[in-house]
Amino acid sequence: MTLLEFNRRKLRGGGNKLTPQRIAILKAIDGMHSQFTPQELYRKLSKGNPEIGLVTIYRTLKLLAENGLVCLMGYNGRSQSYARSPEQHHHHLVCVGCDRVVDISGCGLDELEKKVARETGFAINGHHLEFTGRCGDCQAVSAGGMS
Amino acid sequence: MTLLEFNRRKLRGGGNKLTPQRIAILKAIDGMHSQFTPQELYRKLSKGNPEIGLVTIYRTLKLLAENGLVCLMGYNGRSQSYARSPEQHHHHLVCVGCDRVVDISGCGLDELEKKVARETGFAINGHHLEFTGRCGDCQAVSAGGMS
DNA sequence: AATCCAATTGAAAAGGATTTTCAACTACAG
DNA sequence: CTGTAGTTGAAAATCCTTTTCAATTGGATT
Repeated sequence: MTLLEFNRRKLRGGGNKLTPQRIAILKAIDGMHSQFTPQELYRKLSKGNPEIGLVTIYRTLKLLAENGLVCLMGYNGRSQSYARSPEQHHHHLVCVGCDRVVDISGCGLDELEKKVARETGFAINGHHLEFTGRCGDCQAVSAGGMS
Repeated sequence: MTLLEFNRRKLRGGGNKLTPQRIAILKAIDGMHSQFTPQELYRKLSKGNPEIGLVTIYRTLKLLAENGLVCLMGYNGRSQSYARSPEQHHHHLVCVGCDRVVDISGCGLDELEKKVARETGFAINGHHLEFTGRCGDCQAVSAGGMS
């Protein structure tokens, strides 16, 4: 899916090429279920694919983010962190135990947004919402005691 | 207010000292109405107070953030940005025109939070919400044409 | 299939931000 | 007033990220 999606966008937009490095990166991201930093992705990719430079990871993530294929989530300690992203407006639910990221669609923020606009005089054009908590698995681990 | 607040916390918690540098930083932050980076604060402080090192700014902001006196807002381009923070749970409304930060109290997110918890099985323990838009002043400027 | 050009790549260097180190200094409790 | 733990600032050390640049390559065009 992701590969196809990329292809489609590539054809539409600028003349981006589908290189082996980019394919490897896209595949790796497809297998990600939590947020990740460029460095983490690099480590993961270096195992099976010694021919990808860290610079390329940075560049590709930037490109993918510009095309909406990944989300720049913010900063994880010192470095940027990204997550896969669906096509539409959505929010994130991040597990503090395992860093897993779950997408939440359909946000009920319209009313709140209107209220805030009315009270502050702002012309609101966007919002960012993120929930944090422990996912089912991590709750189970906590409950069951230590390993 | 802020100074007293700091004093109070200092007495409570760890043995933090109230140095001239910290007082100057607290005063400067009190005068801030938008978010700021450590570097910006440094520049501002360097004018009247040549005796404050950038390192101290970093250290103090970190300390203040740990004590809830400022909020680490995220990253502004390449660097951390902070904002003053009130005592209670709140959210931010950031103006994309002038970077002004307005606090929003009373968030109506409880219901949404419950719904998300129900649907995902997460034990939600927090959230972060931020609106962006143009404040009244910036709307006026845009509407009135260029200067 | 051969050619060509713009996009891409990776290594090294550059650029920044932030933190650490460490000796000198100082707030403040006793 | 004194002692001490906390603080400071300069420089060095770390990291993360971007830029530079020559070499390579995808893929559109012959």
